[in-house]
Amino acid sequence: MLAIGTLSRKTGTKVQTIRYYEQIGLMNEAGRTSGGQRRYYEKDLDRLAFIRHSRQLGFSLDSIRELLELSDNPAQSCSEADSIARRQLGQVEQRIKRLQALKKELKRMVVECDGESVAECKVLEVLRDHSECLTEHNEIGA
Amino acid sequence: MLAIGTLSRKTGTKVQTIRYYEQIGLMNEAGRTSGGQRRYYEKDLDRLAFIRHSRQLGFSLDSIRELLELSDNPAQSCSEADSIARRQLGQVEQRIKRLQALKKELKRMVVECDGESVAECKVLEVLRDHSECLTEHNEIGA
DNA sequence: CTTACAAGCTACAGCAGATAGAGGTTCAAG
DNA sequence: CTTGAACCTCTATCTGCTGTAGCTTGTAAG
Repeated sequence: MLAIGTLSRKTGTKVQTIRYYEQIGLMNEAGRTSGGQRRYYEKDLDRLAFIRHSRQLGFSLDSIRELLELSDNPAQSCSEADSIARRQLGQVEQRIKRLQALKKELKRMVVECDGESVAECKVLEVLRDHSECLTEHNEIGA
Repeated sequence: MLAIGTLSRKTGTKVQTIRYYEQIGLMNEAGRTSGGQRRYYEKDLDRLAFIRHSRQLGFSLDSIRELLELSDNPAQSCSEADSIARRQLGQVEQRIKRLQALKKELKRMVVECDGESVAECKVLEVLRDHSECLTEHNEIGA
């Protein structure tokens, strides 16, 4: 039986995060000692590792929920898992594209700025006037 | 004098978001009609456009706050604006790198999966066992 | 057996950056 | 004057955690 701190160390997950995963139903409710402390089996450790690894690959908690469900029912076709992964891949590719457009624009801003006073600062000028942009970048953030 | 909906339409910003920007002090408090509705000048429209454009380029609201302050004081050297932009550029480049590692891993997962039952699903297998990964991807999410 | 203290517990607040809804008021055109 | 779109405030919600306060439990040493 493993204490929550052991799971934390072995998976690099904060203790609070593990409790949070339990709270939102991603981790099963752990058994308790007579004093009320959580105790885990190896399979719980595996499940947590699965979750963490999926997070590292950028899957949302909702997607992970689906993937875990699939993983729990080994008889099914894996086409659904495949499509979740493909969707994720598509999103990642989209984000890369957008970030590359941003990178280009930022680079141009920075390169063209010569350290003069703010009044002629290219960085601020570009920010003021979208029409100076060469690439499209309409989505906010990433 | 412009109503909030006009600013909204002209900048592609939700009305609530404009009010939110006012609330957090990014937009100045707008003047009001006798009935209490916000009315804006052209300069407010410019400021909002600046904010939106900066957001599209991935700047945080905090960075935008700094940039706006610099923009409001045209006599200063622009080296600070430049360094904010460079920092942002660095972050974007980092994210691109990480996303490309994720993309590679996801692609491998998806390609190697042949649509058999979940029991042999490559996608799920990789998620279960991090050691199968070829690239490093320790940061969560993006 | 006692004591020390690390590690556990619950409950709640807060982060970014908005977005949505309820329930009510104002503006402007016809 | 009436209609109804647009405005108002206030509060809650989202994602994915993280941090804090204040208390209890488990365990190893003395």
